[in-house]
Amino acid sequence: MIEISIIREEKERLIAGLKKKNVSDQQLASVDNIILEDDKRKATQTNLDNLLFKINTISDEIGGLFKAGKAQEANDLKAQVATLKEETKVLEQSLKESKDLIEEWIIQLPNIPHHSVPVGFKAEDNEVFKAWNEDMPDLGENPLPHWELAEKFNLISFKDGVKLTGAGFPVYKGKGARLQRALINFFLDEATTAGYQEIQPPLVVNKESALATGQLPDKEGQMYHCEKDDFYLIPTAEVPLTNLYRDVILNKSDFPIKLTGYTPCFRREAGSYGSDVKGLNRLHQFDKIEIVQMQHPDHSYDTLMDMVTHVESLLNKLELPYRILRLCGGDMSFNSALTFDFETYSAAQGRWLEVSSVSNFETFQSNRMKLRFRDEDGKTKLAHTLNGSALALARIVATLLENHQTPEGIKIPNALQPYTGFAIIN
RNA sequence: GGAAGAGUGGCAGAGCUGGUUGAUUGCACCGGUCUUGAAAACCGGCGUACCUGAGAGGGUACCGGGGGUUCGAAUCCCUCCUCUUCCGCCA
Repeated sequence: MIEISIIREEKERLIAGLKKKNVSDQQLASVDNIILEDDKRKATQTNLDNLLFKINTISDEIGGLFKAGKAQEANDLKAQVATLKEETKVLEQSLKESKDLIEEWIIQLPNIPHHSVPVGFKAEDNEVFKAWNEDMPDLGENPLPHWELAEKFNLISFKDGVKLTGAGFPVYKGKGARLQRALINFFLDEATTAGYQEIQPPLVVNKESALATGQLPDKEGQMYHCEKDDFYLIPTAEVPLTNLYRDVILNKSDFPIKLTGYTPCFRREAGSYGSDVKGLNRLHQFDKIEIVQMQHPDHSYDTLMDMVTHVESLLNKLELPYRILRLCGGDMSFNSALTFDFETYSAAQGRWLEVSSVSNFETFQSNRMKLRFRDEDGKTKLAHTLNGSALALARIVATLLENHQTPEGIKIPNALQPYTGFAIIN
C-alpha cells in the first residue's frame, strides 16, 4: 500500500510511476480524490478532537461538582454534554467514511516502479538484464521433455497425483523424491551460508497476514481458503516470513534481517491452461525455498543485487543455462518496485521457464504491515522489504532433468551429488 | 471439546469498591554530575498513531481485539482471540 505522504507530497512521481504500470485513467483520477478526501479527513479529525476536548473538560468539572455536593449544577452540565455527544457521533461517522474511502482507493494502487524499470506492457517488453552467452548443453537429436524423462525413470507420477487429489499435484517417487529432498537441503544450506536464518513457518495463515503482504485483496481467488477457520494456504513462504515482522519497530542496527524458509506453496492457478500447465510447468502445489530481507531504505537496492547474485550462484552450481530479466512496468507484480526474473532454458520445450523472481517492495508491504525502524533522529520510519525465490523446485527439477539428460541417463551436477547420494539417474 | 483463572508500556509488576492515571514502582535503555577511566550513587529523560502549530507547544485516541453502560472506564457489562491450570481426546 502506497504511503499517503507520497501521494500528497510526490504526486508527479506517483502519476508517472502509475502510468508505467499501465493503470487505468480512472485509477489515475483517484489520486486527486484521495488527496481531497484526506483533506476532509484531517478537517473532521480536528473538529472531532476539539469536541472531545470540550467533553473531557466538562466531565472533569462534573466530577468536581459532585464532590462539592453541587448536584444541580452537575446535572446542567450533563445535559450540555449530551448535545455535544450527538455531534461527535456525526463526526465519527464522517471520519470513518473518509478513512474507508481513502483505504479503498489507495489499496488499489500498485507500487511505484523504480526509475530503472523499462516501459512496457507485456513479457516481450522485459529487458534482458543478463543473457546466456555460453553454449547450450548438447542434448543430441531429440531431447525428451521432462515429463517423459520423469516417466521413463519413474521419478514422478502425474497420474497418481490426479488419483489422490487432482491435476497439478504430482507424486514424486524414488530418486525423484530424493532429488527433491536434495535440492531443498542444498538451497537451504546455501542460504544459511549466505547469512539467512532458517525458519519453519506455518503453512496456513490468517487474513491479517495475507493482507499485510498484499496477497489480499489482490489475489483472493489464487489462494486456497479454509472457510471454517478463515485461513489461507500460503502461496509462498514470503507471506509467513515477512509477516514475522508485522507491527515491529526495529533498531537501525538490526538491519539487515535475513530469513530463509522452505515451504510447499499452494496456488489455485485459476485460468491457466494448455502447454502452460504441462508437466511441472505450473502446479497447484510445489516446493520453494524463499529468501526474505528487511533493510534500511538507503541500502535496499544493494541488497536486491546481493539477492540476485545469490540466486545466480545457485543456478551456476546446478549448471543450468539461465538468463535474468528486468521486468517492465506492465509485467511486474502489483507490489513490486523492481523485479528481476530468472529463467532457465527448457531445451525440449524450446522455452524459458521462470524459476525465480527477486523483488524490492520498498515500503509497499511495510506500510500495511507497520514494519518500522527508529532512525537517528528518533523518529520511526518504514523499512524496506525484499524477497526472492532461491529457488522454486518444480521448474528447477524440470530443467535439471532436461538439460542434464545424456544417452547414459540424467547426470546430477557435482554440487548436488553430496545431497542426492547418486551421480546419475538411469 | 468442557470447566476455572488471566491478558496493563522493552521486561517485571501495581491499579481493577469508575473521576487531575498514559497509567505507582523496579529493571533495562539514553543524557548529565561525580571519577584518571569504569562501577556505584545521585539528577533528568524514556510508548505508538493521528490532528494542530513556523517552532516551542497544544489536543485526541490507545491498558489483548471489537462493541456497550456512564457526564466520565484500564477499572462495570457483552462478545471474540490468546495464554495458564484441571478434565476429555490424541500424532
